[in-house]
Amino acid sequence: MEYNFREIEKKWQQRWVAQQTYRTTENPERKKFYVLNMFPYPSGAGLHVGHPLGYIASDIYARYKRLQGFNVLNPMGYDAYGLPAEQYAIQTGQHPAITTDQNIARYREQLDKIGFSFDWSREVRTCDPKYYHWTQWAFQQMFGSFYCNKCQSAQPIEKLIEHFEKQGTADLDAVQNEELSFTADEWRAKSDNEKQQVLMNYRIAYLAETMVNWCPALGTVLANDEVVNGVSERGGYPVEQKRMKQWCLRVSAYAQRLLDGLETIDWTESLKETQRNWIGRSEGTEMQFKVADSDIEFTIFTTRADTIFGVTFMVLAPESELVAQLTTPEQKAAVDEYLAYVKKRTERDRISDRKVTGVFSGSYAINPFTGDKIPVWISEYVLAGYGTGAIMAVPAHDSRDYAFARHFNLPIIPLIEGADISEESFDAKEGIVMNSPATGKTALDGFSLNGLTVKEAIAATKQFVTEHKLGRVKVNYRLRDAIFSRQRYWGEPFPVYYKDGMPQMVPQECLPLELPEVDKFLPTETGEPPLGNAKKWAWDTKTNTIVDNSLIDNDTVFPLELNTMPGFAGSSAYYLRYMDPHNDQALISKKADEYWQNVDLYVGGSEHATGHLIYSRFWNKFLFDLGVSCKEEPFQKLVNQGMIQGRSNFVYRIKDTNTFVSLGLKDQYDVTPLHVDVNIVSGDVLDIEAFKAWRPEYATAEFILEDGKYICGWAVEKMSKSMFNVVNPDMIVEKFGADTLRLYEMFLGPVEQAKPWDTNGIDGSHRFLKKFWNMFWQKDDFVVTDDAPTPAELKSLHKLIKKVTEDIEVFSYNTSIPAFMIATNELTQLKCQKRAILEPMVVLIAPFAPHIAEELWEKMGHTTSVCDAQWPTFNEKYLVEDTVKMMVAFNGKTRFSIDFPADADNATIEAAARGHELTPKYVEDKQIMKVIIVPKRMINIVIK
RNA sequence: GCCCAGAUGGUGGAAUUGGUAGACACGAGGGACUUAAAAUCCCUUGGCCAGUGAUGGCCGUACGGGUUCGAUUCCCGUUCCGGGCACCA
Repeated sequence: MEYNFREIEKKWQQRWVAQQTYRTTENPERKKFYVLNMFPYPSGAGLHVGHPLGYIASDIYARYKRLQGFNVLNPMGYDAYGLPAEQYAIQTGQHPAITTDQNIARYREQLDKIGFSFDWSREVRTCDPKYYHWTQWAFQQMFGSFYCNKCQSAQPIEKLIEHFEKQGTADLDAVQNEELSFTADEWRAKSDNEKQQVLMNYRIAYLAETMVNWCPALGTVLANDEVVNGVSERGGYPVEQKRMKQWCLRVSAYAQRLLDGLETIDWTESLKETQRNWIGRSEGTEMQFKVADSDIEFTIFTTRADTIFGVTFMVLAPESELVAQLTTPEQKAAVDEYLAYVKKRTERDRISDRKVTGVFSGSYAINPFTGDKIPVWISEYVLAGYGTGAIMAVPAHDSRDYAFARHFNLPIIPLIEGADISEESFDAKEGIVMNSPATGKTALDGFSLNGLTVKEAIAATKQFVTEHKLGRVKVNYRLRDAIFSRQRYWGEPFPVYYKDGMPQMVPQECLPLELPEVDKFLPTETGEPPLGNAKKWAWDTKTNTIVDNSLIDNDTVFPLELNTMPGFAGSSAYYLRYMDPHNDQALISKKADEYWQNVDLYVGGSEHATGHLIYSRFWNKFLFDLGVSCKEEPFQKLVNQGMIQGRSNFVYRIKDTNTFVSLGLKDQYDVTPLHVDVNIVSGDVLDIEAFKAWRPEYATAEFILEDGKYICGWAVEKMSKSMFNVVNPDMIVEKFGADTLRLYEMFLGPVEQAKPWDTNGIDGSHRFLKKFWNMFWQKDDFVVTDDAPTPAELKSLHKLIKKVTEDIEVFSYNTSIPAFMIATNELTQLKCQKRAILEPMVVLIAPFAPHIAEELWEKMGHTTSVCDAQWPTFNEKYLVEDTVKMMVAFNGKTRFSIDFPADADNATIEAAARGHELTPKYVEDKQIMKVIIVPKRMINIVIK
């Protein structure tokens, strides 16, 4: 009987929908398992074969867990806000919602063909008001919270107000933008507006004037993870630094918890490392330096407090407020000129061209340990955003300071015994300290580091600094607060209106605040974000409704926020929403949260390491502090599926002709390689007729063939339209079936590894499924008998159960598929058509190839879905061998093998070896030194 | 520059974590069936050498060392490819 995959797959896909096979409900009786894929952005190009890789891998796991008796949640949805739909809208005027809906419909159609076990009743879309209701809600909660360092959690802002009313800022340990100091009386004396401004300094979602990454080409600001090498991640446009008032999220408050949490989750080491780098914890010392002949004092941050005796100059970041204070009248002209130069330089200039630049401020600082006067310089190599924006320069032991000192001829004092600093600085934190202080000099309180190791010196200095109140020990993080405003249309609107210039929250019960209609998706003529084009975008505080802008009176009707939220807003808590997607009273009910807890297995690309995966961990920790999420980490285990690259094909055109030469002969001509659509190439052989039809300019093409064929060249490249190497899963499904596609994608290699797609190999997977199908048939009759299985058959089956079970647990599907092939071949040869063997086989293959499994399961007389079957367990007793093949090696050199009874003990085997029973010709007169027996594997006889 | 991961046939990749390297699949070559094609099935397929032959020998997991009876696997050094961070003091 022919394996008619088209009919089978269609039938079961329809039946799964009709019978709601994959609908999941909370069931306290059963253990839960939550499998999640990073939801896709539905782009206009549709899915290519690379996209489903992770979905297939997680689907196999989800189905496997279900067969093991778990109540599995395996949802899917769409990250529907995004730039492409908005840019398409700008070009065509078509509303992004329409484009997005169309793209989603197309995605859904493609996904449905692959046979996933998604519970579509839980689908979410980030652009759906019912969904972004809770994105807006979370934002308001962040606005209404501050971060308490003492209790290490977010707390309601009301607690902070209470604290201010009782004791002002005294005894306050909260994360803040700048350190404020006032008494309770002073607080009470403040106006409402002033109080609001003070609170803004502490809120977790706060409005602040900060340096932002401004991308003029995109007309919006970008978060740090959206800027790569000084250009925008999307589009590669230049990015400049600009001071703007923006909403920010106080992610940095969670830096330590984000770091600590990594220890509790099961992610790859490299991904954790990436996040550690991004968080960038560094432990050091903040020290105060006085400015000579002035009352001014400033603070620097250093991880090398031990090098204090080697400081020969100080450096300020050009953007630092100290620059204005410390510049002397004589130096003002030079400094202004330098600042103008720095301002001209974009982020990209700084990265590509690292020349040494700087200017002397005219002021001197006093080394607190020695009283020495040290010149204060200004240079762009010091960053305003990190530490305090000011450093102490130790040219002998920091390569940047070294370059600077050499360039401007500043002194260099070596501090490590024996370190050669004639060519470069000695940056390593090792060696014995000297010159601290230098001979003949004395330091404050006779402090000396001479003779200590660097580690000891760092500790000693920290202690001294703390005791003498010269500064304090400080931990710095590279992780910055996230800029949360975007000057775009297609994003979540902020539920915020402005009264007297201060932001006010739209009442919680009025959420969601729906995105308004606009006639143009571009920024306004006055440079306001696209929402500035909306005519009805004002908040009436009397009626609590959105009203026409013309009614704004700044008394009861106020303008609404014009920015929208960034892409990561909607994707930061979607995994929680899947647990309870239709709840309109809360983001998630307590009951659903407590049942589903967090994601057990999360599958997605590693490109989100410093974006989504940081933000959603932060977001979840915040919700954890609020008591909304019961788990501090959202994703317990994370698997990064590798990208599937394209395999491009090339044809070689002889220069200035329309003649194409085959790969093997191309070196004889002067040729230009051109990409050719991989869909008209099969096994690297070009379909010449299809090629002529492909492009009008090729209609008259001529060919120089080898062996009557045109052979194309190939290369592995990113899968993209412009390389003509996109392979569409629909085409594969049409030609081979979804089960073949699923099997082949897994067979291609380890899920985590990047690998090129090569359609050529797919025949093997398809052939296997045919063989599997044929095991159940004799001609046109379906034959499954109730005969008792033989030991050989049982062995084949149990070997397979063992292998597949172990493989799935560790995501090693690529090695399970050969096991299926081997077992199928063995059983076909044994002509086994016994239910006791074939039934478990069908269950085993169900996660991989669900359609064929369902069909066979039904044919075997079952009335329920194979999804509700039970995963077979293997029995070791069928795997035990009667005899064990032992390899015999002499001095490690393998010679032959001998069968021993399986229960032979090592003493018996060794006796056989020593008794020269193992072919004496290799031993003869030589003496046996040692016999090493590797259990059930090898006898190594060491001879003289 | 720093950190992380990796390198195995013509190709994708296996190898029970120290025990017969190259499973399985693709591709290639040969054969069977067929008027023919498709489909299906069988054999060969890391390199070199010897033999009519079954077969036997040597080399071989990027390169050079080391530990071990035995190394793709562990250690040290080198080269190359990929990823992350990058004037972060």
